[in-house]
Amino acid sequence: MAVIARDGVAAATTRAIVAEAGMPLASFHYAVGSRDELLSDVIELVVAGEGTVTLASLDLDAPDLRSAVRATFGAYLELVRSDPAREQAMFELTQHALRTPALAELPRQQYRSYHALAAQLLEAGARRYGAEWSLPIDDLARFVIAITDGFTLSWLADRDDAAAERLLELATDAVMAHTLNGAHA
Amino acid sequence: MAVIARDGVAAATTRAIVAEAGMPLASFHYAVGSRDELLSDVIELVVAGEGTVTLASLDLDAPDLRSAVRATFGAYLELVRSDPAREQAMFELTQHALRTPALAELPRQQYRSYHALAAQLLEAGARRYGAEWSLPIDDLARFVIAITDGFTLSWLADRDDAAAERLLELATDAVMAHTLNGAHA
DNA sequence: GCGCGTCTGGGACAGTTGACCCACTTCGCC
DNA sequence: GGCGAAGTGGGTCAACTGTCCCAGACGCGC
Repeated sequence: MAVIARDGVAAATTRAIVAEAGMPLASFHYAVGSRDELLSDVIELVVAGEGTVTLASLDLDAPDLRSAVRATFGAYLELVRSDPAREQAMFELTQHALRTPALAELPRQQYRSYHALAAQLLEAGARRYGAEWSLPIDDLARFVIAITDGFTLSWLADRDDAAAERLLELATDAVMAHTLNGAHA
Repeated sequence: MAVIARDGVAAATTRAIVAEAGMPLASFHYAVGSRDELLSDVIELVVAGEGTVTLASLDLDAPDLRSAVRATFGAYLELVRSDPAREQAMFELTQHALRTPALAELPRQQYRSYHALAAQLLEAGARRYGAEWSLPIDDLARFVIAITDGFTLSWLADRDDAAAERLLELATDAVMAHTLNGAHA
């Protein structure tokens, strides 16, 4: 993952990987069957990791639901900003998997996992603030993930911090538009 | 572009490209200086093309602004669905450019172009239906592009048509939330 | 101390890649 | 008809890649 984040998936050759890990080249095929097999494992591992990191960012001490939503979006942007290469690597891994027949099933699972994570966050938020979502949680979760991917991509492309912050406000509003009877002062 | 869409950026070797074009390998370096130079040209060309295609999809015969917005989102999704490989190629090209120092400036221009295009569409829509956007057009344009990228990515990953359609409704609502005194029946 | 499974070191292999070269053909224009 | 630029063909080159191989070192349980 260190190699992929630093130099991209294309540069993650067997030699580059073992150099990073400080192990002999022979150990590579001793440990894993092939390069594709390793990439597959990396995706699985890294998707799972993404989940725990983002879950931990849920701020249930915020004064209201809107602040909590906004803070969670903000935490994610901060994550991207603090390690852009890593986030770009995630996109690259997804694209690579889509292109590789043996890995073609992984992106589906990856996004299922993302959507489940978003749904979990939304539910926890609603429960904490006594609010309710006015549409199926899965639809709203997909919306959240789409927006998150979207602002990540645009920030990666132009690194416009101020625009990204304004975008986060819009995203928060868009999500909050689907609350019922919430205590969202 | 044909090669990139079919097999990905990584497979777009000089030999694959000349084979697709039916020209001798020597012609490659005769026509362009290097592979990176060609990729740079491809990105520029393709970004410009994206613009004209999407502009043409603007439906000003819709009964109201909401329908027009919805139809434009729908047309884009249809574009993605009709040629997923092409759209994936766009993402791959962006990622590749971000990784290649010589091309690092391109994604910024690419997204500037996208944002300008969205702003143009939004303005045309508002003018046509006598509505007004309640926030800076550039912010809303960035929001539109982010959502567009987002639903494209999620559809590419899981190919869930029904979920994508529902997502489009949410996206449309989110945009329409920022209209003033519009004739949006 | 011995044996054996675990891991390492160095090397090798065939295949692919971007780039380059140079003699040759083709073709429009004078 | 001939001339010069534009383009072609075939070949070569060094670099790099994934994968495999095998002799040996290491360490741990008996």
